[in-house]
Amino acid sequence: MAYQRSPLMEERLADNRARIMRATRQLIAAGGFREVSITAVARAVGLSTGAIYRYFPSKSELYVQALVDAVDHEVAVLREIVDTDDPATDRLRAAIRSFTSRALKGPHLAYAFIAEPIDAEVDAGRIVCRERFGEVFKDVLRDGIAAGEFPDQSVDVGAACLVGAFTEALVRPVAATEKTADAERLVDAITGFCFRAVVGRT
Amino acid sequence: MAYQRSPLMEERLADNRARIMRATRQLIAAGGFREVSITAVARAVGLSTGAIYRYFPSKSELYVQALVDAVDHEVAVLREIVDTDDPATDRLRAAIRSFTSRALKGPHLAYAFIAEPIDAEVDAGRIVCRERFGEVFKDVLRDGIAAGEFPDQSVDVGAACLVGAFTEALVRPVAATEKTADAERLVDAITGFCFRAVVGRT
DNA sequence: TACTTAAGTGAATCCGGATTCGCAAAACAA
DNA sequence: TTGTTTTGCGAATCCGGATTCACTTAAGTA
Repeated sequence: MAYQRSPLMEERLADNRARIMRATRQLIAAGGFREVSITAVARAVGLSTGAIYRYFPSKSELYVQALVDAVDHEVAVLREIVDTDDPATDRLRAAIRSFTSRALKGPHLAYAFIAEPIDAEVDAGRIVCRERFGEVFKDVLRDGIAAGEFPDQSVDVGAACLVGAFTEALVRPVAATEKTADAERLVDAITGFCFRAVVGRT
Repeated sequence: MAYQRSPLMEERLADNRARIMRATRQLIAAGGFREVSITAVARAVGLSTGAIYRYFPSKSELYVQALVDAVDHEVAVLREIVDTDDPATDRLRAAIRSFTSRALKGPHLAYAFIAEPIDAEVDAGRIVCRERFGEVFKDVLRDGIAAGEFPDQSVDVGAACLVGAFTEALVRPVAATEKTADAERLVDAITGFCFRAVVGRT
């Protein structure tokens, strides 16, 4: 009879896969895509380089997977905030705040996922992901404009500017030294900036 | 007697150097740092790969030089606008407008120079350059806050957000198809966004 | 237990592109 | 013109890291 994986084996494989993903994320967080060599991932997981290729066909694919996974999660978090009946103004503020403070906890990771260019394949995956973030903000913008809470403005450009402002302001301090105490203030400042930009008042 | 370059030779060398720089910029504009292989530069200039190394010790160095040169120029343009006695509000709007519309003419170039990460050496050079852009905007922000034209806000974060918003909003459309007609509208939208963010009103 | 298929290994291979280096040509000094 | 130094050449080399593959080990089947 044909070979068939036992549930136990099945589980072990799934576990390995998950561990590979986790290691990838951690390596990215430690120093961006540059740190993610298949060898490094393999070492971190305790497998051989060859084994990694049993789980992912290429490095790019592995990276895109990690990207999609992480973004899925982040978008879900944002959706939670955005898809309510509160005034758009409140939702916007909360969404910005959430996004920035979360990103600030893993700036390298955020940067790598949002901005760091690697190759065509990964870039393609990333464009999709960026747009998914953008969509969330676009929704709020549309609502706010429709409700007369925000001045009329380009929803597309607004969303892009928001994401851009986040990332730059978040990534920049990576180079400099920053203390945790400053983090809160940074989030405040970014939120303020973006809020004013959209709402047109303080 | 020791060898000494004739003025003619001197000129030819300087010219070669300049042409190498120009070719580098053009290649970056065509497709980012990825396009800049020493071989490609050499071919574009009509020299051999080896000859390039007579002018620049390494690829990174070449890139940093191109970066610094271009930024020098852009900062000068901005300074022209910013260092006047007009109200900060006007200067800010003009600076944003200038920056974005200029960048829009070479989005790949702008992106590569401002954001595309390559290696540690280049990154270091870029951080300096980003900050030089930031400084220009910080000056306006400070002036405006001091004059009571802008609400109180973090000058550092504001500058970072501005640059971030620019780049994201400018770079994003690179992927999509864009017509020249849209460019003007894009600049308007970005300017509006950033202006509201800083000034706190439409 | 004996056999078949999948999972895991890691050294060898491949690949793209930067960098080097021995040599040729051109520019300068005498 | 001869000797010296610099500039230019470009094939050969070097390098880092992805990918492969012949082989070993473990799991599943009968």
